[in-house]
Amino acid sequence: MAGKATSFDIAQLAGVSQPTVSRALRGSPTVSEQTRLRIEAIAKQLNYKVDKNASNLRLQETRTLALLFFEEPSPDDTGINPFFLSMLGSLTRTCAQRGYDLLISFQQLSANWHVDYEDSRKADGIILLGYGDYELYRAKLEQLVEQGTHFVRWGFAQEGQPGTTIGCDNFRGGIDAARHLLQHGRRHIAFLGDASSHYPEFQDRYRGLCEAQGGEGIIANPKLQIDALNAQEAGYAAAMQLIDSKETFDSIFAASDTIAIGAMRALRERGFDIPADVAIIGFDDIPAASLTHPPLTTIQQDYRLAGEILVDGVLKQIRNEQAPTAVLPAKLIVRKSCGAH
Amino acid sequence: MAGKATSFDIAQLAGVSQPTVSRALRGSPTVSEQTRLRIEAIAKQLNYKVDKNASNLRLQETRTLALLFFEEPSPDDTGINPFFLSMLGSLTRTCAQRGYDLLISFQQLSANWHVDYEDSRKADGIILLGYGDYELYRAKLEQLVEQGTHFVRWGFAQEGQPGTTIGCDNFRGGIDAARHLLQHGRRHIAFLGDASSHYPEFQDRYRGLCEAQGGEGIIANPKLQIDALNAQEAGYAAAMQLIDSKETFDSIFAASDTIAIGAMRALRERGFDIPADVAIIGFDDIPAASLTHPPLTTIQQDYRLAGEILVDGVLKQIRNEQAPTAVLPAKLIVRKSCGAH
DNA sequence: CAGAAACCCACATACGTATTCAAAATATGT
DNA sequence: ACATATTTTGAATACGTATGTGGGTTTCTG
Repeated sequence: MAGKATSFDIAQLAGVSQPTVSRALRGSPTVSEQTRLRIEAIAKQLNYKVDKNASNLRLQETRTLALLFFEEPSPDDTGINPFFLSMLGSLTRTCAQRGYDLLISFQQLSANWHVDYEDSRKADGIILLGYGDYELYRAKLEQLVEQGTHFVRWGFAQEGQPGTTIGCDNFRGGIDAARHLLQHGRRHIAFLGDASSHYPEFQDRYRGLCEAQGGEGIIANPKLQIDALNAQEAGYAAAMQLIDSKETFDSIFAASDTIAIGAMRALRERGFDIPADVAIIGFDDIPAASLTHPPLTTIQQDYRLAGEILVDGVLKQIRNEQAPTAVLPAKLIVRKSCGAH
Repeated sequence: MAGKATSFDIAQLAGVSQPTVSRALRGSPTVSEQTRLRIEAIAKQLNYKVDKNASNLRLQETRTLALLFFEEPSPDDTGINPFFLSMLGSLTRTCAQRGYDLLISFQQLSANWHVDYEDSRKADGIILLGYGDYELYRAKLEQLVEQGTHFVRWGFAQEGQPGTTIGCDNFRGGIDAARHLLQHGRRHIAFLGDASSHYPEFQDRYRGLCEAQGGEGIIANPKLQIDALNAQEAGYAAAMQLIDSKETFDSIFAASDTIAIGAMRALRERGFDIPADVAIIGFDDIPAASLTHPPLTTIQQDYRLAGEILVDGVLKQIRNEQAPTAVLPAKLIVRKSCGAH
């Protein structure tokens, strides 16, 4: 037999018509038990697999989700945020459980991905992952909504946003992080991370910090907030800038673990003891957080749950159900970088 | 207009036939400049995208590669080997550069993935990634070859294997690791990692160790080889077993960084100083290796190059070219866990 | 100005599957 | 035995694209 077997080949061997083969293999009750078994046997013997392209074309669905992954600054693969990699694992598994394939694609936020995947029928829905300038994002999200694309975004969640967004409670997480530092006697908390509205996640974490400080009657010193994108190098540079500023600080709240790890390196180089001189807390709980010296206290995002909710959210949209924007809890993970125990 | 635009819709608006639209958009020279521009304008305006399913069906190709990812023991996502995650980044990018999509799927080695992806025409070729019992593997690889499936495997590379395999030079890497330890005066080198033929990568690394020791007239003590799968917990347990065995050892060659990290934890708990009491070297150079305390000296596998070669290997097969089995160099990365400097 | 060449384009068709509709085969009831 | 209900199958068709083939028009050449 030349090439792969088709349903026609099976039909011929079974002495039935092609439609009967199709029906038999999809388990239609209108085909008799006897012929179904015969057809199944032949299909198995020929190693027959339904041609997904033909099937998708006919059914007008792909049973595939597309994962679009954004990275803002560095186009090299060293910089993939470990938290997103963890999420990727969860997404993949959830998709598999739900019987969907996952198409993965790295994108520049600036590219015109927003018209690509579902329109070209490569996928039934889209999951968007990645930090990035929200202003750049917003217009494209609106276009997606307008086009009726099924999509769910991970990130900053807020009422009135276009589409469905799943995010963690960054504000609450910020409060918890700050309280932990405050409880250990720190009063001069620096924040490393962009606090502009372009990075709403980081901004919310910072707002949580300010809120918690306010509860203790502390007014946040704006000079202790230093912009940093989500990368070790940025954390290192920001910490250096902080040290050189000569402002008084006894602790650091890093907007992400990656930033925290870079900052720890800077602190160590400048001879600060962690946590005696400077306590530090991160955000995300990436796998590496438990390996730093000292192990990094941080705020954990539940990537496992997040992955499930994201996938199920898109699937709901595909079934034309509502998929509400949701906020997941964040959880303090106490290790040793803040002087606990 | 109901639903997505098709080439017929464009044809009607442009006052031409559907085939002309198809040809125009594919840049066929048989369609006049003038009409091509007209068609392109309309297509853009309607946000038209070629339906991939229909296109694939017609062309009998998908321009998609499938990445099958195996994990042997733990079916939870905490255990994804960071090295493979790095590789994933490289694979994704290379695919994108080559104009291919990447379908990703986690599999159990035992499942019957070997008849699924290309047969169902979800992908033009397959990349296999993951450690695992090679014996389980082999039969399925042979079946893939027999079916004429286009695939490339990452792992243990050796002549006479079914299909194309890309791997790093584990033997050479093992020698380099051992020499580094020997050069720093270590004479009792323990090896943590399964050295059975079921895990040929680890076995080769162990063989390299023995070879290097032989060059110095040292006969390897088999009691210093302790089985460990590729996980932190396994590394921890193996190191504990080593310590409790009361055998003399002054250094550890861990078959992977993950194992090394687990072993370092065990050593620290039992009060060993690294590297003064015990030097330790890993394998892979995962991102976390530079974060351990002390930073882990290790053997680097070039995941970036590996990803490119894997993708290009499959693409060659798809074009019916030879894709030779290849061995990539491994590189010693000196940090501080062996007492260098 | 006739004939040839060059250029555009439309018609028909194939890719492999899934479903609608109608027909054939079988079973059921009187 | 005949009509009717029921089960099982086949013929026709659509999904949207890409391409081989041939027809019509224009331009060029002698």
